[in-house]
Amino acid sequence: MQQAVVPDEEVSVAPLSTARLADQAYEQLREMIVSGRFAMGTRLIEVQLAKNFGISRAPVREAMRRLVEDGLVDERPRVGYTVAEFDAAAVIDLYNVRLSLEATSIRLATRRGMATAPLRDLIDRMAAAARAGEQARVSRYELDFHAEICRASGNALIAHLFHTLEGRLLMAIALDNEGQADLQAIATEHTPLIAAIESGDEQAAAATMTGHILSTVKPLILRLGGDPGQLLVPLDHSEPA
Amino acid sequence: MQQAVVPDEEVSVAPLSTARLADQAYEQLREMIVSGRFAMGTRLIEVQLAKNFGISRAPVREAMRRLVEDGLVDERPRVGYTVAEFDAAAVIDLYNVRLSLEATSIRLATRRGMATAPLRDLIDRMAAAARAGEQARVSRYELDFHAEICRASGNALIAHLFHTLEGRLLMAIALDNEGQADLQAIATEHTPLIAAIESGDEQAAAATMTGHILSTVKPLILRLGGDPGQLLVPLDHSEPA
DNA sequence: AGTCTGTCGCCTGTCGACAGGCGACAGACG
DNA sequence: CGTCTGTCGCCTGTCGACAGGCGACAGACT
Repeated sequence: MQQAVVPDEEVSVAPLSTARLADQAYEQLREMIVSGRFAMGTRLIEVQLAKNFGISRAPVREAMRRLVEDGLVDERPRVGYTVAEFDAAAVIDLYNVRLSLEATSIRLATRRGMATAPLRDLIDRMAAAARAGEQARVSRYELDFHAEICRASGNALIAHLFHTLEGRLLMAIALDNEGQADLQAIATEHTPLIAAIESGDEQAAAATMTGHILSTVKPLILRLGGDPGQLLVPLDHSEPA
Repeated sequence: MQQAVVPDEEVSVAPLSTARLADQAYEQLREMIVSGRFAMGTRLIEVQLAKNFGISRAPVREAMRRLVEDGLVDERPRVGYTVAEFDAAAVIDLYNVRLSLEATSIRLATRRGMATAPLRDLIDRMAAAARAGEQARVSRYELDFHAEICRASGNALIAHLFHTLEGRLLMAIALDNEGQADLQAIATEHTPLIAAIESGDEQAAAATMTGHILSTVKPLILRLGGDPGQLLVPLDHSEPA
């Protein structure tokens, strides 16, 4: 017979899934879309999805609303929903926003002297996933890395917006899935960011960040037939050392 | 008897309101919130709102979802919705995001050589509204001015994000409603932006924009008891000429 | 053959009703 | 008197059903 432990002190308990059907539907649909299980342009029909999930249309509808907001689903009123299309131009738009947001994000985090231990931990996980060849896990940890900096910036709005962009970022990365296999490099490329944050030099940290982002997205845009010259570098560091 | 005109060529017809109840509820609630008709922290109860609007809960619910996304309403799952709280810290967060997004926005618009005629028109409207002392209209045209630049940037994501931020911006401005009455100045302050765009110098345009935004928000933050030193200036132009 | 028009079916938009969780209040106990 | 516990009411989360708009197809007309 197992003995229940009843501590006197408060104990932080896992959030134990909100269990809202709408949340679950959102998570699952999001996963299906960014993993490429639904081809771009595929029609998403509320009734079908509801039947597949074994739930009613209401929570599905709410999930769709959020996916539209995330840019993963296109909506035509009175007509229906389709999986969003994604091309080189969209990637450029996305990364121009990302460049400017993350430059600000790391500047704030650096200014506040954020703790870098969680970042080191994420790099370790990235490296481990890379050794295992699990690209999806590498991508997720990489986004977690950047999200952690956003959180540490102390700017809740930036953190929220980055979360909103994560879906689009995953789709952009997925566009490239048969592309590069240099997973190891991804992990190592994040180390300079930690050093930059610890240096306390905001401008340098921002330059490191923009250089890092540019180096990962330029090849992608080239492979998609886009023009990397349309990428905008915040700050005056057009070419990071 | 009026004769119907049936042109051979395609004619762009006004979108004639989508007439979705959810859209109307969203617009009305948004207006009520940003105009300060609901005090911050006020509970918003779906059933009551639905009854007041004379509609069912479904469209109200969808409107609430969007307001939450816009940051105008806070949600606590299984508990309810409240009108979002807004303080100096929130304004600083908001404007740090705005500074970085709009710097990028005007750089892109300048690079593409956007037409400035619509901007001049909006300045005229601003001035007219200012003469009439209608602060709300001034604010709206001002946001339209910036939104127009976002659209002209050619980056659909920036335009979308700016639209998302507009509600928060209106709330921030509303915080200050008993404050400054220098409405005329608002209109004239926008003229240098047009010149900067026409100059074709991206960096200069961005610097003008950040300077413009800073000059409007710094007094507001001071009045709210915040520290303007927490504002981040993109690019290296800490102090615009 | 091409174009216009009328019809049909599918899917969204909306509705009212039920179930369940959370907070508030009141009562019991130390 | 303070704290804990049980109860109650309100509001959200979810459900199934109906109405109406939009697109696709087929037929008629030029």
